[in-house]
Amino acid sequence: MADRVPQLELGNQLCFALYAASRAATRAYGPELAELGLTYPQYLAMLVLWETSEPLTVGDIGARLHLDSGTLTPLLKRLEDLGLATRTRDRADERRVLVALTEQGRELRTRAAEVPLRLFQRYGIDLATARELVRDLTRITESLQASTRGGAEA
Amino acid sequence: MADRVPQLELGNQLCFALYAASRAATRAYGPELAELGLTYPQYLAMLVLWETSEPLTVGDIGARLHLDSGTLTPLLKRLEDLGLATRTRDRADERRVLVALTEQGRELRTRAAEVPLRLFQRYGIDLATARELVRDLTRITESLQASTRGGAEA
DNA sequence: GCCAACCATATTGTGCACAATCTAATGACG
DNA sequence: CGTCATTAGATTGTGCACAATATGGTTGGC
Repeated sequence: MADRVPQLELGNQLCFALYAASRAATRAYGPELAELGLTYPQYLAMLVLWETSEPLTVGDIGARLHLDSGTLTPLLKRLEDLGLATRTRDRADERRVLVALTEQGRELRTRAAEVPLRLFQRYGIDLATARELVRDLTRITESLQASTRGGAEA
Repeated sequence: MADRVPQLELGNQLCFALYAASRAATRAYGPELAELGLTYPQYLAMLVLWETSEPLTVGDIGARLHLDSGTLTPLLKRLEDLGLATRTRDRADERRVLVALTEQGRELRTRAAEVPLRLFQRYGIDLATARELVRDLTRITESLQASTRGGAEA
């Protein structure tokens, strides 16, 4: 009964390879980040904030991480509860919410700086391959986004 | 204030490239799969079932997708509600639940067979690159899993 | 000045992921 | 035959993702 349909086999699917690798990476980060009191998506938001240490709007962070307000609003509230960030309405444009690091949030960067290196060693690949992968994956992400936004014109 | 810490920059992080690409792929599959009445993880479970069209235990499917019962139990119940699969206790070992395709579930494979090809065109990469990526990503997944299971021996 | 688009964020609801815990069944062993 | 560690799933609780919608703020056209 198992007539083979090669393009449907799990092992051939790029989407599954991406899905499995992404989840494996998130899981691998888990315990490291738990020591900092962060989840993986929270860590990503902190990465964005650490890059400028200037206040950013929810939209700025979302654009960088490809996440919408439905995901970010509760996540950022948790960062606020943790004392790592503040959320304040922009007085100049009351539609916006400005997210800024607290002193505690800034200080966490020192401890976080060690995490990526420890994780890199677990990937089991060399630096050149990693760089190449980042390049290819970024291209795929952009290509998929362009074709998804573009819609399904016949 | 933004002293650069290169290993913390989003654009350098393989984990983020994976995370963003995986989500972009899932989003790109979304509308295609919605026409079949499936979500992306449900589609993955169907892929596993289509490969053998023999009854599989929840554990079998979980091993293949790297998912645990906490994720699969409700997902498989939804497939059952959709009339695509059945869930029955194994009479030989009452701890197990056997998941089998219904006739409707088997039939869905024909329509699903067209989806991966349409998606591949959106990745914007050639077949050789895709194969190489699948190989590298699978290796990373295995390496991360081995080092995660292995635990944190100093 | 008013209002109709538009914009940024928040809210709601569904469906994953995954850790932790629970329940029930199995099978090894005394 | 009992008991007890092991195993397979289910359940519970937290935290994403994301679609759809709601809310409030801004702005350009008139």
